[in-house]
Amino acid sequence: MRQNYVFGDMSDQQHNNRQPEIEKHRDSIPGSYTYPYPHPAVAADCIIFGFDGNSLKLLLIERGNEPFLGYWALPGGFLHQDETIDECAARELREETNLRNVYLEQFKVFSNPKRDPRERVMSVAFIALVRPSDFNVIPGDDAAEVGWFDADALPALAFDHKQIIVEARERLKEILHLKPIAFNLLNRYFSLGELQRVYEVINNTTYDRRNFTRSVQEAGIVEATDVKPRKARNRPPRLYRASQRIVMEEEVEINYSNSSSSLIKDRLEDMIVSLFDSTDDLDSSMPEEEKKTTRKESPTKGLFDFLNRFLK
Amino acid sequence: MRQNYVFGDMSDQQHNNRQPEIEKHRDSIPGSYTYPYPHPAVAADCIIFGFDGNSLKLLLIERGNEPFLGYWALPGGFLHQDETIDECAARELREETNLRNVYLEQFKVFSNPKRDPRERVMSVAFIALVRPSDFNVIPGDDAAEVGWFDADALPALAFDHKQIIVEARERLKEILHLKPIAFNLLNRYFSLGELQRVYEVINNTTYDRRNFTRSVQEAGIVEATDVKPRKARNRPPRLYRASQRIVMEEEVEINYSNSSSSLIKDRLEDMIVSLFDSTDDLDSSMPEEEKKTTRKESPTKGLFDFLNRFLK
DNA sequence: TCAAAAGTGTTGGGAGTACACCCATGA
DNA sequence: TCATGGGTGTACTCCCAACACTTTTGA
Repeated sequence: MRQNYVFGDMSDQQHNNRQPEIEKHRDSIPGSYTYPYPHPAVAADCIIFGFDGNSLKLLLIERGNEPFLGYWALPGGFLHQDETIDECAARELREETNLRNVYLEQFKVFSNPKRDPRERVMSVAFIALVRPSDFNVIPGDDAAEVGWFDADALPALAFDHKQIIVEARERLKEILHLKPIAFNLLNRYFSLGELQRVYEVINNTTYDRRNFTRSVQEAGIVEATDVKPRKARNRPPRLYRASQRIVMEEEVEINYSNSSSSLIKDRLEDMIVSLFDSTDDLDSSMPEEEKKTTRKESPTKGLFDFLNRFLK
Repeated sequence: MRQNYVFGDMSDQQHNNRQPEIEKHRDSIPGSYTYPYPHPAVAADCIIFGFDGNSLKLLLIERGNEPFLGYWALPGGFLHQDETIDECAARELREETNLRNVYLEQFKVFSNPKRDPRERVMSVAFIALVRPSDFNVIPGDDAAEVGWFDADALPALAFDHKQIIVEARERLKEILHLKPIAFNLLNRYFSLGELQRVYEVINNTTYDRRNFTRSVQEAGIVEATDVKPRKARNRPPRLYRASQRIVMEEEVEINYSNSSSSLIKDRLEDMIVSLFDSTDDLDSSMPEEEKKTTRKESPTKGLFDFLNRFLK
């Protein structure tokens, strides 16, 4: 008893396809690939977190194809034949949003057989952390519209992406207690106030400024610098950078054919000194409703205990 | 330009196949499944941790097929069409080792295109925690030989399973600092000494007994019981159980057609009272080399700080 | 001169460490 | 009776939370 199952209508193999199909699979020849047992399609989706100084932001892409046409979705796309899923996530990030050198970490597999109405698509979700200097996102080949949304005020989402985001935020909080990753939401040079706000937003609490400052400095995860901040309308803060001993690899290594732009970007970022200079054009169309969630002040105790483990 | 790629020699679609091929895919019809783009095969592999009172153990299966015939491997198998990857892991665990009701958690995707010489196989790795009362593992349909190995003295492993295990042990340590899961390596009723040893082995350190006891009790994660331990050759300890408020769901819900045996097993486990009664037949053929890794005593401070977050 | 954020030190209390002796059991 | 692990209390230390005023800048 033999049967043939052929999936014909998969022209939108990329989630957000506005280009001819052939463009989407430069490395693989469209044709027919046959297996004795059913195989799922596998995609990588990125939950891209940003921080604008006040609240957590998410980068989403508007879908230009059915299903879920017009809905917003996580950037992502299908696994190629010769790459790991981590490389796939980094590549899709680059292709759809022009982001590179971002912190990227595997997070969870979503594999409900019915999560994509077209055929079975398994999604490997990644958490990505983006610096304010990266906020000038240029929509890539595959992307229709790109937008930053307040993580607490998301639009209608495609597929099961709402659920994925909820779990990603939980996981982000976890990671913050395991690794010094908060820096990846800040520019190279940042003030302690900015760092504190990242911790406050993710952990949904507040900290005493003096105690937080002391905790951070005694933990030895920051180094003071002489970099001068841009003119602000109040007393300019001293700028710090992440201590060298805790800097983590920030990107899955891929041989980009044209990685020069990445280098240029790095130089540029060094010149953008904190205070979220580049966030001005961040989509802040969200109503500025004061979300007084009455967060209680928390002890800073234990905030950096993980360092003992992390530093071996 | 159309091409056909057909993978013919995949009779060992299960990693450990000693049964006719048809047996392995009861739910899917062998035939030919065709897609316009290449899809990887997807498998779930389980890193099954046990604890025998002294050291961390791993459950492995001896391969009965090429490639890697005779090597030991992680239990696992291919994803079926109508199940999530989590259900797949639970099913494979049951089919290959007869284990059910074990703590099971997704951990990481391993997707090197060359990790399986036959065709591209992506592995979703799961961490499983097994109670001593589960140590009487009955090899299931698919398994050739099943064996417990000291986590520090593993045999030659198939595929990239060595690497997977290394990362799993790191992740296990992490999880221990995020959730109260140590209980899943102990029977329902356990002494505080046993609990302490689990923490010591996973964190590779030692704790002051009095301080550890106090930390655990003040954290409110255990409840004293009146259950009497089996006769030991020294003063019998008081037995505790995990406090109800921290008991986590321990199994991916699946509609087992014959789940009655699972219930019987639960009842049985209630009668086996701690002190690792059932570990006598655990494969302890490992040379009892005293691994005096000279672990230093650690403070218990912060061991249970995660509870604040965990309990919302 | 006012508003808004940055910078800075001390003290009291409580949590956590260090530590030693007795108990219960089986051999 | 001996060896082995279980059970228990306290004092002292140090870390952490709590807390307020001054400084710098732009408007």
